[in-house]
Amino acid sequence: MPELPEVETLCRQLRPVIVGAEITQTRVIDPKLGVIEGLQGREIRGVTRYGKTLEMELERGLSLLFHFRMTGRLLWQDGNGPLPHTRLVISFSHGRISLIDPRRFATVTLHEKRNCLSLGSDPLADFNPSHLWAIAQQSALPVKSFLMDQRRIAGIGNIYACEILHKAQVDPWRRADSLSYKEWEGIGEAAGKILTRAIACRGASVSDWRDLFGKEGEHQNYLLVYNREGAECYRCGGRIERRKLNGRGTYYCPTCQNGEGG
DNA sequence: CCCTATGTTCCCAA
DNA sequence: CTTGGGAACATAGG
Repeated sequence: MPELPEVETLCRQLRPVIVGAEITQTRVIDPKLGVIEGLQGREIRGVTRYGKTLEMELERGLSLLFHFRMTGRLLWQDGNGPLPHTRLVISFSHGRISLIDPRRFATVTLHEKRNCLSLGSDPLADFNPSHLWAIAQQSALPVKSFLMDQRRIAGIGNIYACEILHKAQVDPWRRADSLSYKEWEGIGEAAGKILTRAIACRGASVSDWRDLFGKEGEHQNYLLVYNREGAECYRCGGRIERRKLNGRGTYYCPTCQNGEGG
């Protein structure tokens, strides 16, 4: 579920709550997560995001990495009992963080050293057109699959890939190496605007997503194409279609996202 | 029963 | 090596 804006939302909400706080207890409820030990008594030094991965940096070079996959999320609680599908609880003196994950695909791993994730550049940090154009010259993938390839660009998933391509007026099936420099400028600009607004909205709650405090995000109210099959395109009035691309539902407007572009 | 699902990985075929 | 398709993982909802 969580793509870049959702994971960034968790990071920003977690920092004021847990940085500087000490873990008092860790409880692994779903054995599928594996063994997670040695956290007790350690202080949280920082919270960082790498693409869709969230890192809690701990004292003495330990680092806890979360990947939420499809339905994972974190919830801060200072009262009440555990919610259904709680898989892990990390407690502090002033409250606790629960990992909630109905489908159980999320992963939590503990690393001793500096982590070595093989991810591409982060769109928020490095989404300039010359870089995009340069790496696209080596790929014959459809541009949507290219944007979602985490080794090339980290953080964009199915929803935001659809949204960015619609805003940039690019057909998702175009080969990445066939786009002009001008089109990559358009994609970079669209990505910046969409991701920034999605973060300001605390993500898109199209189904399970909730922020750290259990609240829905707002970005689902601004979606241009995702989940809008059969509806009117806001730009040209055409009919939004949904087709599969590499097994993923792909929403687009065949009227204003077509042709070779510039 | 059917289909779908914000992700990743692995196997197999061109 | 590259790309695409399908399955797998596990569960809920329409």
